[in-house]
Amino acid sequence: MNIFDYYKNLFLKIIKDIPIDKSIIKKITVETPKQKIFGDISFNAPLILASSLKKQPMQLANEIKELIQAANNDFEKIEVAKPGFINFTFKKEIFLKFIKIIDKNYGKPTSTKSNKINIEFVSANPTGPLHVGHCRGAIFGDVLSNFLKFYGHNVVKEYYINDYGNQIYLFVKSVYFRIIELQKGKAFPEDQGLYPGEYIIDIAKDVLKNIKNENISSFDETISILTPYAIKSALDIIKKDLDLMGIVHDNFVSESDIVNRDILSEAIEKLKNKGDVYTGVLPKPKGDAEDWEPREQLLFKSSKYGDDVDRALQKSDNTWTYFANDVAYHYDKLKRNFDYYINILGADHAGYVKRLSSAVNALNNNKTFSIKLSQIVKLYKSGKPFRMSKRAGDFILAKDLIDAVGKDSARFMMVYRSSNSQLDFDFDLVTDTSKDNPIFYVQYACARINSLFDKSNFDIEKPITDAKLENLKYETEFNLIKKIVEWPKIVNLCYQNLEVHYIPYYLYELSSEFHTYWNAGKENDDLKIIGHSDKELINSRLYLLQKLYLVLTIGLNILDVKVLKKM
RNA sequence: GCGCCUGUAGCUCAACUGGAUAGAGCGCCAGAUUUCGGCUCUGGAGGUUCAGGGUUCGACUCCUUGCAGGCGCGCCA
Repeated sequence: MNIFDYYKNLFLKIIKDIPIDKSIIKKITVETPKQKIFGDISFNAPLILASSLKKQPMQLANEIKELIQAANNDFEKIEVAKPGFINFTFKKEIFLKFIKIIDKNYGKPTSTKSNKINIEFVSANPTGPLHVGHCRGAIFGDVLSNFLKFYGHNVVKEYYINDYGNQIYLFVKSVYFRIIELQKGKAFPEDQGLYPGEYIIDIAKDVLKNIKNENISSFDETISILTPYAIKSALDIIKKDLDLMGIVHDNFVSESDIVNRDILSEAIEKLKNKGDVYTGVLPKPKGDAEDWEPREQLLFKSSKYGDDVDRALQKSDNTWTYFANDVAYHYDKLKRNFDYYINILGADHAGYVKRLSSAVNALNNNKTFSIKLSQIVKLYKSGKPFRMSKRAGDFILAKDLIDAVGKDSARFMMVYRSSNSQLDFDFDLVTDTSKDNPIFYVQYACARINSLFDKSNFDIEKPITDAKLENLKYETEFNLIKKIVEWPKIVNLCYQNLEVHYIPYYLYELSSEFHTYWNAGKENDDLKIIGHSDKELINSRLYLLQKLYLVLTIGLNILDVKVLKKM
């Protein structure tokens, strides 16, 4: 149960005689007021309804207040506040009831139907290890998937392997020359635009081990033998990197497989039938375009769907572009019939968003496709931009990051900010054991709660059933309860925005309320949670903390960050 | 040149999608403080939300014109 929805529905029922236009009904909300002095919940209906009823918001608020006051008995105080809010303060015994309903599904909506959701993320080229730039999108995608599962949906995490085309050709060529270097000592060519990273040597060794007896002669003769092994080797490295972050995809889709199955001709056919494909000449691009000449080629009319210009499907030599294969891939994805599609792209692919969503819109009219961009991460150590590794050119490897700070810290921090703001990632901070480190602060709260249970010989896993909640009466206790009650609201926020940074934020705030509660015992012996002999009071307080612990656990599980029992 | 993202306290970021006095953490200032679990606690000061214009009862949020930063921009992937 979500108390905000519960009271919204209750209030709407009470004021059912007031005519409400259906289009504005969802703008009416029950919220936590911004400030504590405004009470526990507030209702904005007078503000929303005033104009259509041609009444003053304050006057309407007073009328609605009277109606609710007459019909409901849950509140100690109901007040109208300028510009037209109605603020409610619960009777304490009502508030305490909200705590009782908390279980492992707390916050999960009960009415939502379960949808099949496809979420594509990472999809890094299988040409080498993941670097830090991939981490954020990877973790964001994984946490968002966990969240959507918690919300009640059926989620498939998908990875699109770009194992086709020129980049792969260059990659395999690089592996080939590393093999030649290993076998014959011939220096690796620096001038052919090949992959210079030393990890290619590891891949070369791995490939050699697997193909064993194959005779490595010229590149043209061995390319078809080397390619699958080289891709597999690179993909294994990527999967290991993902595993370090705690990420496992459900489905890997290969571009060359899409090509082999000739999905493209079916997709093009469909676009042709809609009149979205034509042969034409693209306008000259702005900026640097020295060697550009006008050419006739097959184009997709993406401008019809909001893109700036139409996009090429075929190159001048009649082979397909990368984009064309991506159209085919998405066509295949759409045919697999999910209710909802999410793509997570790195910020450097922002320019690709319009043409991709144009293609999806052309292939499928219902609007169930969202693209999320994950912004870049800047690494810092001791306040300075930080480089960790000279391997792989300038890239800092994902593995190095996880090795340095641990999976939990990386996961927590990577989703601590909204996905479309840039993020500063400070190595010192995330490994710090002080309250300045939010991960530590949240996990410390879990450990402290466990310790209180151990000291009192209670099992934290075993629900306390006989607590007398009316023993809870201090402000610090109620502040904690209020924060716990906000959780379903956080869940809604995440869902509406497809963002998850609200969760670590909330967990931090929740932990902060707990630490404040705990610290209050230093000043006032009555507030020591267990440091006294009143068994019944200890029972009540541990009951509250057990519920708190459950909420912390739900949140940390969505982040896939460990709940620490001891530190 | 064009497109997308961003611009909020000294710094890093929130702000429930149009609501109340724009909130946290760090930093700064002032006090308190040896153990329920040590890696502190309580309070305070900090703002013309980049600038101008518009929409309305009401704007950080929407529209518009600029400015600044980031990313991207041909048949690469």
